[in-house]
Amino acid sequence: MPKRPTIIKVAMPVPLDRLFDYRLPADLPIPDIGARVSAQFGSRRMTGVVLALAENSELPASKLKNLVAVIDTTAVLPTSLLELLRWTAGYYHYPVGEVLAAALPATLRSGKPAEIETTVSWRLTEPGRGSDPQQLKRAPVQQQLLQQLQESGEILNREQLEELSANWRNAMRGLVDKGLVEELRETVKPKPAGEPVGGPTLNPEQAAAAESINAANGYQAFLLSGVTGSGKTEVYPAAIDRQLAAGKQVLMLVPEIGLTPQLVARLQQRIAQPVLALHSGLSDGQRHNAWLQAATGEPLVVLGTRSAIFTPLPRLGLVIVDEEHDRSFKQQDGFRYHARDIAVMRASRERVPVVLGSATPSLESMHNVASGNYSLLDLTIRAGGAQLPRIGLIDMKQHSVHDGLSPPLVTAIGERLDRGEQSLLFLNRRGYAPVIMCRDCGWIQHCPRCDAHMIMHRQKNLSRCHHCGSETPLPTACPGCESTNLKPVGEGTERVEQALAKLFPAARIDRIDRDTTARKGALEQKLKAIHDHQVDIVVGTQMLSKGHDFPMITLVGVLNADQGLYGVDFRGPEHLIQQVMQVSGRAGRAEHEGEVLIQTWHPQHPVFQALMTHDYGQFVEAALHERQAAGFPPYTNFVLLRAESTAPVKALAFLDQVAKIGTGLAAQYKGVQIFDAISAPMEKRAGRYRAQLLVSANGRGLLHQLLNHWLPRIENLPDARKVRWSVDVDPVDMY
DNA sequence: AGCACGCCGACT
DNA sequence: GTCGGCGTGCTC
Repeated sequence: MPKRPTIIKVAMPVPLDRLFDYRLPADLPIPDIGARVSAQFGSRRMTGVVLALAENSELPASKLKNLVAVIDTTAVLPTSLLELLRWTAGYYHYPVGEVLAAALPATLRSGKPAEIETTVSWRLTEPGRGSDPQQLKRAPVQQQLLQQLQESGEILNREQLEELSANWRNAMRGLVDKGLVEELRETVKPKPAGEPVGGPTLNPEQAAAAESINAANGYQAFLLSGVTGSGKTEVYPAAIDRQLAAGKQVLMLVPEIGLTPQLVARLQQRIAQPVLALHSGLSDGQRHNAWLQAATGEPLVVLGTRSAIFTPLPRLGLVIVDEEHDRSFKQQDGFRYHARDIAVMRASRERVPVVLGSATPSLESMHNVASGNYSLLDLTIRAGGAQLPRIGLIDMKQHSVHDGLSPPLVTAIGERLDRGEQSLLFLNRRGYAPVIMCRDCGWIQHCPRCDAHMIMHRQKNLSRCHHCGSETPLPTACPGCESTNLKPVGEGTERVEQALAKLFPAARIDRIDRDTTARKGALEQKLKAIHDHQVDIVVGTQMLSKGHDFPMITLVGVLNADQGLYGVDFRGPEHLIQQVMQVSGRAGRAEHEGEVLIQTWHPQHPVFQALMTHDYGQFVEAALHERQAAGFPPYTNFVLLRAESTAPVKALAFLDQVAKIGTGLAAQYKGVQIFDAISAPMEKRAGRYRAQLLVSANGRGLLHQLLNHWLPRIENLPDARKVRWSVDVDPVDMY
């Protein structure tokens, strides 16, 4: 008989990339790998995850503590998921304990039992519905509860009752005994009632795409691409159904803003099994239950944003990442993982197909197609016979422009109004004006905490920094020369909205950006208004470009198309073309032909030439060539080391030391290049001075080996505790 | 990251 | 005389 393991190696939720040994006292059961344990860690008690069992420890017995408790009888993290998480921790060079903590719902992180919580609520019965509360005069609490139930839609849960009366429990029992109320116990999300609704019949292309996915045997990666309106999303239910019918589970990731209730409802309509939506709006309890329900292995779909990639799915059959080019799949702080990349790795490890969908795929994915790693499923037919919109460029050099609107664009909007059609204006800049300037001395209002201008918000009557959120009242006089001749320069959505109101006084104009949709449900409400043609002209930021179709919009105007084109980020052109194509896709579905007018100072730029001909492939080919020539991803692999400090130069000086150590090590790693540490493009942000150090490599293997030697040396630098620093593997932006 | 321990300034 | 500032060291 094997000896009872006495040492348990535990990953703790602390930023220390090692395991901690604990003794297993005789009165505790032997935990599974992947089970949670409770342990004293320093002066605190914490919940950790068991990663290994051993018979002895390297540490002297005096340092070992006993485990306090074994929380789970079986692993909360299935083996395959646990292994994926360990791989992820290694790949992103982030401490395992923190990676595991990030994967667990808050309830399990804090040590709650891994059991689905039944939520109890109370509902009126048929007699209860017709009963007159006055009959319960002698039991005032019962009377009150009955009345509340009748008024508030016949059903109340524990929290609602708690608010009504401290003494509701006894009274409720009374009502149940009288047969007026019944207790409901909801455990898991039930299968939807009613038969799933069939979608439109797939066209031959869509059917062939679904067939290819369904024919995959084991791991295979697909890039499902096709112009907006080609019905990419019709392919998913067909592939999902096949998996569910075989008793498998499906994981579908969507961008953060894309997870609207409508999307969930639409998918649920088509599918006979539960669709669990995982998004930031869930309560801890809802997340807890959904996570555990997925872990049971029953056939269902998990539909979620970035973090849903870590949902346990023991019977995973298919992974889908919709809008795979979207940058919200990359976490931008702390544990900087890329959910799309992990999705591909997860599918590969679990030997299931993965589908990446996008009308404007990332260059990384296009490169994977070219190199044979992904199979391309290309949809070329626009559903319903709709035409692609006409694209026109407006050369800003040829026109005098007022409030950001060129005469040809104004004319085009006027034509739409005359015909009773809608226009959409895309401007990726909130507020009234991005600059507030003194006309007499040239002073510009800067953010005190960032290297940035303050943005004028006229409606709220204040200036705001879009990088750190600091606010001041709108300046009335120049602090330098005391002139009151202050002028807003440039335009944001607010100014354009106002200018349109002047130009078209009779038009119904609405604005969609973070300022006008902060209230919960406001975005949905506005989108519905557009859909119902309550609005003639919409002005908005990129919020508009995601996932909503407006058949009555026949004109899309792109106002400041050049933004980011010649910027510091080498992905600028890629993001620009994706954004313009996505927003163009909103125009002219079905019977109405659409037109897109792009205002630019650089009409000859290849991005616009590709847009004119709807030739994304042409752009990709040219852009990939450029990336290759420049030694940029996807032909090389980037890691960005970042640092920030409250005092100027400290972060940069720290990264200089880091670079020195790295350069010494890198001699042994061929093809790894360490650049000089530089100040970040916007050095000061929210009061912190930031610097960065770029590392590029021809292969991942050597790069990770280097980091494995390098990072511990960085941690040991005395200054490592005086600055904030982090590692960003495969950074998506460089500032 | 927390949290404790530790050694120097303005207060009941 | 103490409360508390944040430097530095550790967590099985």
